[in-house]
Amino acid sequence: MERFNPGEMPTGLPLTPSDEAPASAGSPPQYLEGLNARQLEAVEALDGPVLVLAGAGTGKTKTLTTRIAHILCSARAWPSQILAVTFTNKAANEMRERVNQISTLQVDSLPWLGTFHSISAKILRRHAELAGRNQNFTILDTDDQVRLLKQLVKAEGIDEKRWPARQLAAVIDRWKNQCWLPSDVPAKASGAFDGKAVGLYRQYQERLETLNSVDFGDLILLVVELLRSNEELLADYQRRFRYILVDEYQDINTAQYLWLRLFAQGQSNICCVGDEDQSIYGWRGADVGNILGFEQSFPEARVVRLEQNYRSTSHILSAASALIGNNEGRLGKTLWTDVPGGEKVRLIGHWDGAAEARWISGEIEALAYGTGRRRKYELGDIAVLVRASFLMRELEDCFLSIGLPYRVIGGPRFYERKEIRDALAYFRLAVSGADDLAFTRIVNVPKRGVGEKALVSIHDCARNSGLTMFEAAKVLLRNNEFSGRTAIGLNKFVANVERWSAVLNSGEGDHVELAGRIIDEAGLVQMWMNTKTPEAEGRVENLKELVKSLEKFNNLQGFLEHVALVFENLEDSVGEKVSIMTLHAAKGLEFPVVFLPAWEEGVFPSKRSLDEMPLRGLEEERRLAYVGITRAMEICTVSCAATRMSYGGWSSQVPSRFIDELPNSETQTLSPPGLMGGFSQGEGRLGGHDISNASFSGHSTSNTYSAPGYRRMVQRSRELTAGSGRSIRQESIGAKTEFAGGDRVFHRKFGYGVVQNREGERLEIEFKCSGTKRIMSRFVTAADGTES
DNA sequence: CCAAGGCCGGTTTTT
DNA sequence: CCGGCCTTGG
Repeated sequence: MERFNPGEMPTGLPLTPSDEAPASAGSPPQYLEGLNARQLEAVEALDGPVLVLAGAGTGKTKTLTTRIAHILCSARAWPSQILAVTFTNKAANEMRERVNQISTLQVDSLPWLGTFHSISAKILRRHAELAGRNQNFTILDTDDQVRLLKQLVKAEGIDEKRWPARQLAAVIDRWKNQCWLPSDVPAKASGAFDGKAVGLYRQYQERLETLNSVDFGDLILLVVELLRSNEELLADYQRRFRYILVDEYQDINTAQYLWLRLFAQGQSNICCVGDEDQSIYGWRGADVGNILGFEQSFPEARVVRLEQNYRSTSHILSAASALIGNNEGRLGKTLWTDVPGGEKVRLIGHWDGAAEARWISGEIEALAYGTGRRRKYELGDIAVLVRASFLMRELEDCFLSIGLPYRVIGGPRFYERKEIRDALAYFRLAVSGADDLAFTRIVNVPKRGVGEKALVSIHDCARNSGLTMFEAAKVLLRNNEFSGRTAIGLNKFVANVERWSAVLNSGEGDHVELAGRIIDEAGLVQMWMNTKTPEAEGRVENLKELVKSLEKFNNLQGFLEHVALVFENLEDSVGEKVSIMTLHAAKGLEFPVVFLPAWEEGVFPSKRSLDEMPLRGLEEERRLAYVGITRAMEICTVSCAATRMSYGGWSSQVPSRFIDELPNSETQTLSPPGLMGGFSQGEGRLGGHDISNASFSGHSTSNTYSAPGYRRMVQRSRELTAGSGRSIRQESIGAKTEFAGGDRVFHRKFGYGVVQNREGERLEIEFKCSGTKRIMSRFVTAADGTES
C-alpha cells in the first residue's frame, strides 16, 4: 500500500489523512482485543500528553506497539509522522517487529522509530552544516573520546595521574547530559579538574568540530541546539511529528528531556511509558525526577497505571512490592495478579561465595536434569542475576568445573574489543585520510617502528602546516625526516593505505574482499597469530567475524556510519544454557527461574553507590533489587554468603538489608544440607526470617556438606561468628581483640597462624597451611593454643 | 623503540 | 587476585 511507504513526507501535508482512512470504522478492530481496560485506555488516549506507568510485567511493550498500530490503522498519521524513541537498538527492533505483527497493514518501516542517538544522528546528518559539521561526520565512542582528551590534557601540562582523561570524559559527559555547552556550565559546577575542565571542554568541542566528529553526548546536545536556534526547522519537525512515543521514560536525562520537549511542543501528543520503580541508570545521568514531575512538565497530562501483572506468581509480586514500598520517591503502583498460588521467594544463606555457587549449580541441575515433578525447566529458563560482574567469576568457575552450560550476557561489546577497533581504524583511514584519530591509533599497530617520537613530529608538522596527520607523515617521509626502521615501516604503511583508498575510490571490487585484504595486509592477523596468549585465537576469529558482517552492507562507508550506533552483540544462542548477567542487563527480560546471589551489605546495596549519595543511592539500589525479583516468573531465590573473597582478601559479609525488607509471609528460608545458613544467626534466623522447613527440592546438592571435616569446620565457624548481629543496623559486637605482632590467631578459612604485622585493622598473618595473607582483624580470633 | 616486571586500583553500562 | 599503565633495562 503506497500510503505506508516510509519515504519522506512533504511537510505541510493535510493534518489528518482521514479521507484515505482504511476501512476500520464499525466494530472495534481486532488488534484491540486481548487488551485489559487500562491498556486499552493507554492505547486510545491519543490526544494530549499521556504518562503510562507500566509496572514490571504489565504488558508495556504490547501497549506501546498497539498504540502505534492504532494510530496507523485509524489513519491518524502516516508512519513518517510518528516519532518513537527507545534507549537501545534491541528495544527499537523489537518494537518495529511487533508493530508489524499487530498491524495487518504491513508497515515495513517507521522511519522515526529508533534510539535517541540514532534519531539524533539522522537529524544531525541532514543539517550537519548548521552544527559546523559536514554530512559525513563520524561518531566517536568512549575510547576515541578518552584518547582525544588525553592529548588535550597532556598539552595543557596537567598531571595525568591526578586528573585522568577518563575522569574528564565523565565530567564532560555529565555536562552534556545536562545539556550544557562550555558556556552553559554554571560557575559552581566548573570547579572540576582544578577549574580547568571547562577550558578543556571548550578545546575538546573545537577539536571535535575540526575532526568533523561528534561524541554520543553531542548527538542529543547538538540537536537541541540546532532546533533552539532555527525556528523554521523546529516548526518543521514539530509539524512532522504528530505523535510521539517514548519508552523507558524513567531513564531519560535532562538533555533528552529537553530534546523531547522541543518536539512535543508542537502537537503535545506525547505518550511516555515508564516505571519509576525501575529507574536504575541514575549513575549515568538519568533523572527519575523527569518521570516524577511529568504532570508538571506536561500540564493536563493523563496518567494511566498498568498494574495487572502477567508474569510472576503472587508471592513474588508481593515480596517485590513490599520491598519497593520502602522507597520514598514514587508515584505509586500496586501490582496484582489474578493467578493465585505459587512458590514463595526462597531465601538461603551460605558459608561463602563458593558454597553459594555450588548450591545454585546443584539447584539448577535438579531443576533441569533432575527427576520427578521438579524437572520441568530447561536451562534456558534459568538465570542468575548479580549486582556486579566480578560476582560472576565464582559462578563461572563452579559451572565450568561441573560442566553446566552457561552463557554470560552483556560482556564486552564486540566492537569495543581491541582487535575490532584496530581493524575499524584501518577501514576509517582508508575511507578518509583525514581521520587523525584512526591514524594515531593504528600507525604503529602492529609495531612498525613508529613510536612516540615519530608520532609527535608528525603531529607537530600537521598542526603547523594545517595538514592531516596522514599528509604530514607523507611530507616528513619525503623530506627524509625519519631514520631506517621508522622510515621503512611508515613508508609501507602509507603506501598500503593509499593503495586501499585507491581501490575504494575506484568503486571497483568487493568491499568485503577489500576489508579482508586490509586486515591481512596490515598484518593484524599475523600479529595475533604470533601472540601466544590463550585468547589470541579468538581475536583472529573475531576479525573473520567482522569481515563477514560486512556482507550486510553495501560498502565500507555505510558500514562505518552504522557501526558506532548500531552494532549488535553477536549472541551465542547455540544450545540450551543458563544465563548469567548483571541486574542492569536483565532489565526487560523474564525467566521462569531466577537466582539472586550475593545480597550482602556493601555488595548489594553496593557500598560505593551508598557512599556517593546515601539516600538516592540506596533508593536506586532498592529499585535494582526490585528489578531483580520481578524478573522471576515462578521461582525466585535470594541468597547471601557469610564470607566473600574479593581483591584477593576475605571479608565477612552481613546479609543485605533488602533481605530484611522481604516480608515473612512471602518468603521461605532454606538451609543447605548440614549447615544452617553458614551464619550463625543467633536463634537460627536469616535477616529476620525464620528458618522454617528445609530445602524444597529434596535433592542433595553435595555430600561434602555432610563430610565430618566440613561439619567440624562449620561448627567452628558458627562459634566464631556467634553474635555478629542479625542485621546491619546492629553493628558487629563480636569479640574485637586488638592484635599485635606475634599473636596466635585463628581464621575460619585459613586456620591457625601468627600475626606478623599490623596496620590499623589490617593484619599480615602467616598461616600454618596457607602461607602469608593480609586479613582484616575482625575475621580472626585469638587462638587459645589448643589446636590439634 | 620495545618487552618485561612493578605498582596501583578496582560498580552498574547504552549509545 | 587481575589488568592497565608506567618505569626500567636492553
